[in-house]
Amino acid sequence: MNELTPIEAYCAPQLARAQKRSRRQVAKSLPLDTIIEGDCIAAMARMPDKSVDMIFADPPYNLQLGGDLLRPEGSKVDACDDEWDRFESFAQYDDFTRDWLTEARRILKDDGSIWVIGSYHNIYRVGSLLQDMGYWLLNDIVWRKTNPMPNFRGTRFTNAHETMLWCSKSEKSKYTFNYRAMKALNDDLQMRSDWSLPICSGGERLKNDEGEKVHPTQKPEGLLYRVLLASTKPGDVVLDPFFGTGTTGAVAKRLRRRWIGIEREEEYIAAARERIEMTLPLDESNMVTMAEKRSAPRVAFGLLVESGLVPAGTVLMDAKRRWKAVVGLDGSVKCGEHQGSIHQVGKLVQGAPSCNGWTFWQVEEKGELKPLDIWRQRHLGGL
Amino acid sequence: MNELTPIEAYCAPQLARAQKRSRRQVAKSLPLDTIIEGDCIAAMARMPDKSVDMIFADPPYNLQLGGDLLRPEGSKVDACDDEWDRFESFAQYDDFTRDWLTEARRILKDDGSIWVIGSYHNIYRVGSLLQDMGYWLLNDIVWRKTNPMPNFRGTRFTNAHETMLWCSKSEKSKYTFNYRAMKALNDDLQMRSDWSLPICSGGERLKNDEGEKVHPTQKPEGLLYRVLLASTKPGDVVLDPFFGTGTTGAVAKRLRRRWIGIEREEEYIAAARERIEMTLPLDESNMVTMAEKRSAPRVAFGLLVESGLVPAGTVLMDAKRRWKAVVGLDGSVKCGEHQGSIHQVGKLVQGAPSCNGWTFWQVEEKGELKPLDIWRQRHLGGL
DNA sequence: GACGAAAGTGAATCTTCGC
DNA sequence: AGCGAAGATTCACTTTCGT
Repeated sequence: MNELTPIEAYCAPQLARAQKRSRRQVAKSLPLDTIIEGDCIAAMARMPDKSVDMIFADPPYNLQLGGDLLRPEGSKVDACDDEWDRFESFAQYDDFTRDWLTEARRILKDDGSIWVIGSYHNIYRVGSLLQDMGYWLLNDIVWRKTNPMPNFRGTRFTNAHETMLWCSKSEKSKYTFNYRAMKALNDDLQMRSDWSLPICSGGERLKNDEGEKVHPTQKPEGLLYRVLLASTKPGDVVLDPFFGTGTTGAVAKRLRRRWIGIEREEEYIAAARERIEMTLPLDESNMVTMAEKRSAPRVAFGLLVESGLVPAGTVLMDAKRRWKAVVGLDGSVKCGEHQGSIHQVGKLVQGAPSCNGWTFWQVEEKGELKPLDIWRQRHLGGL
Repeated sequence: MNELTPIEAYCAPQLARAQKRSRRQVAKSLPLDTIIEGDCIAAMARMPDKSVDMIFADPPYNLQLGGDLLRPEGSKVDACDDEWDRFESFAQYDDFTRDWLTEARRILKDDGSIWVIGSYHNIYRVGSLLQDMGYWLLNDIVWRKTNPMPNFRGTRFTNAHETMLWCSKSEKSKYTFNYRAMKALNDDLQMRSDWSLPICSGGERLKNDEGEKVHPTQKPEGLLYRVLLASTKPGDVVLDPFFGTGTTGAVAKRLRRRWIGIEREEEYIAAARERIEMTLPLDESNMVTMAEKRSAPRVAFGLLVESGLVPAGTVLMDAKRRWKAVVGLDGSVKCGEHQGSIHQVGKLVQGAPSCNGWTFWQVEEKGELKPLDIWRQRHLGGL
């Protein structure tokens, strides 16, 4: 039998209600881990408000370079070359974009986030509309292709990147960003806004029986791996309204996220189903990532004094032994005329705007100075 | 007698012809090689139709900054909070942008081109408006900063790039693109749409008598060097409507292009005048400052995990099988209570001052232990 | 003067919780 | 809602200072 902490006991009744409510609302209307066949605007319209944690969208890039521009209802726009018609095309692309982003916004949770990938043909339309609609741009991420197609005619720079826009639903959203995991993935340096990754080719690229590629713009799994690891938690619901051959679904399944795909083309759907069927989720024991310190429970310094881990009378010093402070019975510390919390006193003696007492103050152990934070870790480990 | 570099040799025949043509046509109406003091919209309004060959614009970014930002050690970030970067809304910023782009379009020659640089705060507004107005997007160029400011709070990806949009006046324009010069500049490989360059600092960064930077956002000359070399011919007229401290003018003079700058702030104008005065044209100038850093992105261990080459869950051992560690989703590894990068954990388990995880950790393959470095080599080979 | 340690800095939409 | 306190957080350079 499990012991409940006071906080857990307090929350338990609400938790049960919320889970039941959540299951009731969502289970019947959210088709988890499946592909919905049809137009994404219509399909999203059938989904409940604020029900998905993250959206990854790879919409048609559109426009003048031979790619078809499709109206929301699916008919094809005739390509025209004169200026008036070009304006018409942009306007129609904008309408289409506004429509699907509106549904996406409605079904996205308030603390959810959205990614949209595109090239220079469409990404400036998308970015501008995202901002107009109240989405809050967090980063624009450059996917730097290590092996792009050259510009055969030598008329421009080799178009060697695509752009992803990452937005929270609003400025105040508490979006998910797994900072430590991203830092770990990049050899202990902050992950930057430019990512170098090869395009999808070789064994990863889906081919049909004739050896032709099934989808013209299949994205590499490495890209989605990073996107999902950065901005979702295990179990989160990820929606891809332009599912194609299901890269988002395959990586989501591998990383134990839930996924929903929407796709119109039967051929893509069939390929995606087979692909995801064959994908295995990672073993739960291998789902380890660097934990965010922010989500660890707070520990009051007084608790360590109370438990005897850092007894009253212990002498604290900063790393350079410029200041010494003594721990009081109540977890306050005293340094000369300053008295207060470890943070307060650290701040005052330095004359700094703020101070994290856990890392500022050190205790001598076997002749070595070690930050107080070590004792906090021991305390957390002992719980 | 001077030896000509390949780039100079390429440009030489055009030089004489272009300079002669340029002097004849333009000299009487355009204030060449000077700075116009005042608002750029009003100043452009006084210039004749179709009179400049290229426009480089570094408009306000509309950063929308909040309060102060402190570094971890407590010092304050010197933010770009100048009055000229404050706009009330996206709509107001769009109006401003549309207004200056309209004048720019009028005075640009039909076969001319325009560059606009920005960050995610403004570039999607600018790109969308450029397209709406009939400009034809040729490339979006990513300036990948080799030494960006970190994200001090760990809240997002490090914002490590800015974007330049390069447009011709219309789809049918015969714009200038010096393909071979760009290829020569890039070790005989096609120049890509992503450029790695350091930010402007050191001796190149203009300081006032108090040692403060004169302009908050001075661009590196290396950036303008590429822009001008790619899209103008010697003798061409280059306009910079947001001249600042005159990087465009300095590089234009060095590359023997004609230039016009428009700037409102007297302090910037004075600094720009002095700077350009001191700049020498091509032959005599010291080309060393143009050296570009072509820092090849290092291989992070996380990349091997992401790509599936060393999947999460893989067991690592040291050569004598004293320690075992397991690879996590984010490329962190875990060995007992230690978790972190391959280097960190290798260091901790040995109690050593440092450790090269690539050679310390081994993976068993066909009964044999092989150092991780082998997988790094395989990855590099596969790129 | 040479060398190493320490301080300074760059277009930045940069926290969260409880009262 | 606004406030105060707790607590989390940096990379690649250049310049300055001390020995």
